[in-house]
Amino acid sequence: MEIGKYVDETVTTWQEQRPDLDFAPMGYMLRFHAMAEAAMGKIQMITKSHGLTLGEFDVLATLRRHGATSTLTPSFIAEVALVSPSGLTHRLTQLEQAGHIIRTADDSDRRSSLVSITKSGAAVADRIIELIAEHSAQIYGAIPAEDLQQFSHVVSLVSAQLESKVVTS
Amino acid sequence: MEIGKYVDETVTTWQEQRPDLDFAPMGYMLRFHAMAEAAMGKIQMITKSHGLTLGEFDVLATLRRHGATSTLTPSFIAEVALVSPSGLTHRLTQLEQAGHIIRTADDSDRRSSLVSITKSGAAVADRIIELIAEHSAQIYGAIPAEDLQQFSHVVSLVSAQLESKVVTS
DNA sequence: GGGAAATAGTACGACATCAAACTATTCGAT
DNA sequence: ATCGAATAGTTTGATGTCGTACTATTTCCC
Repeated sequence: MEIGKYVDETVTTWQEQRPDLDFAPMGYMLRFHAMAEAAMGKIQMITKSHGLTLGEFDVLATLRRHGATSTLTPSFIAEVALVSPSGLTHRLTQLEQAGHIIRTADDSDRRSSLVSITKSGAAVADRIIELIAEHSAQIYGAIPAEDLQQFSHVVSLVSAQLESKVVTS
Repeated sequence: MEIGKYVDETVTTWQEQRPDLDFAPMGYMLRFHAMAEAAMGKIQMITKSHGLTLGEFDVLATLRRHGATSTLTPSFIAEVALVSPSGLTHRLTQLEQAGHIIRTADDSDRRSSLVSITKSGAAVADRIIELIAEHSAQIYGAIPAEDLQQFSHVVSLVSAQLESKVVTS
């Protein structure tokens, strides 16, 4: 169970085998990743209990948060949901079969189509986002505000490093 | 590109549609996850450039860091690599075809088998782990030591919260 | 010691995702 | 105005993972 235990073991055994390398930075990365994955895992359990994959919820949420009766194009959704076009087609098909969205033709551009959220789709999205907000609040509400602020600062430093560096093989 | 941009947009649009909820904690969670994923994405590119998936490398690394000539059972590998038995079988098959491991029978328990790393497997694992260490050092090496300490502290706090909470649907 | 229960690993089916190929439509340059 | 290029979305094939079912072996209990 204990999330960080496997990371500790990984770092120490590697350090024994390769004392010429410093594995402390990798440890930071792995622990941070494990934490983030664990949090998202809980979210995934929430969506799953409502019959949706995380990706499907992401699409439904994109529609919902652009207005309770919004209609968006698949292209737009794919961009903000960071999913491939083919992946989006599958998600839309699933959501349509579940009755959460409707696909209609776009008369002004007949290559495209319009995706609109249904009443049931909006209701599910609203319920899930409430649970996610509650879950997030439970986790991060227990962290002192100044700790969180400092932490966010460090994370932004890390992300700045990430965007500036190129991997050399 | 900018990693956090989509998170900002998600949080602000949700906040407009559901002003009754507080999306700041969710924003932390999404941002942290995006950062962690971005870092692991680079690692994945490293393993991919050596012909391995991240999961396959994880198996190979488990073998390597338990000794340059170690032999482990699939059960043990599956546990520390956090992969399902069927998933491990596939990874082992791939690694065996690539010549990085060898599966031999275990005479003392004929249900089981012994997985040993080959010379080429150890060489690949060593090369990849060097790149990962280097990559991690580039990212986290730029962070002041005291910031890193605070960083670790919050990661452990959040991890503890995650382990104590149960999702209620 | 003999048979039920546990264990080790694999096979099979399902699934979410992606990349590449494909179809239909629109845009744009000449 | 027309035809090549770009765009929107779907289809197809491949991949990595998991859960379940299965086989073979070992352990444990009576």
